[in-house]
Amino acid sequence: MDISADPRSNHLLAALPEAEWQRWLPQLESVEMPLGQVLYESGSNLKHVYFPTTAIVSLLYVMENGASAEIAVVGNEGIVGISLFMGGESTPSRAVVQSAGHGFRLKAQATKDEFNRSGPVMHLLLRYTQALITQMAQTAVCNRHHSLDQQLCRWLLLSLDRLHGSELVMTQELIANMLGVRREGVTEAAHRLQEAALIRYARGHISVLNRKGLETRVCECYAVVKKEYDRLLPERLAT
Amino acid sequence: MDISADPRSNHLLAALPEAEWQRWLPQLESVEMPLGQVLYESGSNLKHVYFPTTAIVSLLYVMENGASAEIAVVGNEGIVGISLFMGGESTPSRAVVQSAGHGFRLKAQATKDEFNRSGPVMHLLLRYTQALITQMAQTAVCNRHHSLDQQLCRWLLLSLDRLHGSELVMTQELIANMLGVRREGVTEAAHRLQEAALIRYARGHISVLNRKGLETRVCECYAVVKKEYDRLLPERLAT
DNA sequence: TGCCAAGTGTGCGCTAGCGGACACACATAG
DNA sequence: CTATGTGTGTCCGCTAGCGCACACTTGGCA
Repeated sequence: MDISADPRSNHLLAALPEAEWQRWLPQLESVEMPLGQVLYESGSNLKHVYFPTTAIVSLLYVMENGASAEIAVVGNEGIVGISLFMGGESTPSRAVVQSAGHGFRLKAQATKDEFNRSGPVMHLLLRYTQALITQMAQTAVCNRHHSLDQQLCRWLLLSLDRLHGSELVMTQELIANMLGVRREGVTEAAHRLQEAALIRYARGHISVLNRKGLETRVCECYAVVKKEYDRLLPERLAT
Repeated sequence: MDISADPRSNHLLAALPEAEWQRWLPQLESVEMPLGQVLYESGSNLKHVYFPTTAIVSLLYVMENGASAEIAVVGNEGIVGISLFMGGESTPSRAVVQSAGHGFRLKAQATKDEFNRSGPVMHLLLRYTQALITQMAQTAVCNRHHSLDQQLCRWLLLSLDRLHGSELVMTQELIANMLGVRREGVTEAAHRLQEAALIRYARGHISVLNRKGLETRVCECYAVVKKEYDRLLPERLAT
């Protein structure tokens, strides 16, 4: 089976107990998620939550002057639209598909109903939310203290973890938008990584050649986040 | 009554429905919160959650090399220790009293029990958590894009909102730790604010003379966060 | 086949903030 | 009323990243 077409490629859906899974399956709507698609806008009320399988979604804040910064990234390990069940219905940030792929979505009301059963679904979603919080916090720290090179490594590794394979379809311009830096800065940083034979890139395609190498260059932020995701969302969830 | 000794000086406690309030009151333990006190460490399991009344608490991440950065700040509008009810029991960050004062605390198990009743308490805490998430996200954005001057204004305003009066007991050294910048940088920025007659400071005391002035200098981040807190946690909560 | 546009490379001056060093100033304890 | 330490002011050179300008490359389309 094509992994993108299997809802259980998403770790949260995969972690559902059998009863919940049976209830959800007919309500899950399969969706294509093309590059650049906006899942929700700043301040808009959410109509669905999304469970990516092969797609990757960026949560980013766009400033008044148009500059932007990524706050967190969500892939097959998570869910897009936590504000629905947290109670706010909207957030000041925007969710954009950063890497095209596939996913599933669930209607807003259904999501809230399921959450409000206060069972394993709720606890699963809250644990995921805490992991997401850690990612946001660490993004703040990283933005403060680490070099563009290190941040690029972090970003590549975060993407890699959410991807099948080692090829990213991603221009330097887009990466710059995510990181909230200049395109030229990304060009230079990427050049350095290529010289070190850690990656190879060409016109919107980045191949990671040496993942270990990236891991030696990245700042501690990546490991902190990764460890917290593993701790909060182990592969075999005691559901 | 001294506001610091009234649990209902904390907005979350004040928003509790009567039944919950009656149940909680005997369990709330009044605590002094001296400057620098560590409420919880990175990775440690929480024993209590804290509801500040006059104290202000910083959530900050301390890096391997000792440098630090504030992730969010919690005062009488909130609660310290959300990871308890989110399910993780701990976080990679540390909670430190940034401004001495008073507060109340509740035992870990009691907190979880109350949360798991899945009633108004749960929804209140989740809404607060979403507001906190917004603050973290905006901290990340601000760290990326805004000048030290603007960040100092934001920090002063955030503190002011959680304080009674316009006098902060706070050295520039401490502010630098929170913002994750050099002490000298804070000195210079503070100097500029003083020259503009917005603040006056002397040996660990900062008086805000012109709040409006700060608001004109601050970046948009402050308003975004403030607006989201007001939206998610209105004074009169429909509990 | 030639052209265009998207993607990348490079250079240049500029600024904010860093890191370190040190001088001063005031508050409190002795 | 002096000594000490904590808090603040200032100067230095240095670097990362910005903003801008523009050239080059390559894939896809006419």
